[in-house]
Amino acid sequence: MKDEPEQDRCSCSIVHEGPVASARAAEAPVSRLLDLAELFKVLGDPSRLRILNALGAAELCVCDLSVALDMSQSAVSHQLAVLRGARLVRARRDGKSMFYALDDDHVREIVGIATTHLDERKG
Amino acid sequence: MKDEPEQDRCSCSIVHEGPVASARAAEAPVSRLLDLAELFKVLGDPSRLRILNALGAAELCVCDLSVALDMSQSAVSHQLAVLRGARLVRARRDGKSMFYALDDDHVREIVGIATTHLDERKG
DNA sequence: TGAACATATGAACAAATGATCATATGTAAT
DNA sequence: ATTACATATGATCATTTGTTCATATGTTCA
Repeated sequence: MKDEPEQDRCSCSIVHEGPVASARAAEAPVSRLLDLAELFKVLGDPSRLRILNALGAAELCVCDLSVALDMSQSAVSHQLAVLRGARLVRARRDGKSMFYALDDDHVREIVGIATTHLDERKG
Repeated sequence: MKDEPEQDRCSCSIVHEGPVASARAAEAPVSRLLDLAELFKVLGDPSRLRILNALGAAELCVCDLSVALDMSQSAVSHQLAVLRGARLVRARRDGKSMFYALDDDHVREIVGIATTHLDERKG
């Protein structure tokens, strides 16, 4: 993602003007792509996926997650902050504990489809 | 994702045994999580999303993409290699050109749901 | 108020990542 | 074969990322 003048990016002659025009027309807004990439980036980490997976089964506090996933409290907390930033989980305080839960069902859907993709592609 | 003995990961007493047990039971296989994370990681980059988006509109060769997205040929090629590795795009040679296309429709679905998520969460 | 517990956060550091540059591979036409 | 074009790939480097350690914030109870 650099911002340079549009020229000699490629030494070739544009072989297929139609498709290129289509591609340009279909170009999504930059802000939208950045948001999407950010969301996927958040999903693109095993530790965070484990947390999401665990929260898919039950609402859990930081300590629970730490124990269940065998991660340090600090690591869990840091990752929960990231997940919270992406609106993937929501927090609720109850006394000294902070309970986390999936914020909506989109996560399940996305993970479900991604899993299907993996199943079909690999084995 | 560290591999350490399961002990004193957290100084707290396990407040909620039931949920923790559920979480443990629901724990997905590590290999599966790694694959999933890898897939999302690939989707978690604006340049690659732009490429996928463009390919969603039409089959394009490297040069087309380079021009349409104003990226260097090298950058496009590198990212296409990553996308190919994740089985998200497929390549077809025609003469000197290599044509790329989305490998299946899961990408569209995933991006669609993610977009919905963004729409509902942000504005 | 003070002690103990639960969570959050900042600094630091190793590892991973994405772009660029230079160059190699592959294809077609002369 | 040689030249030109299209794409792939290796090396390098600045940036980002995830974990750990240390410490701060917040809550409950004595």
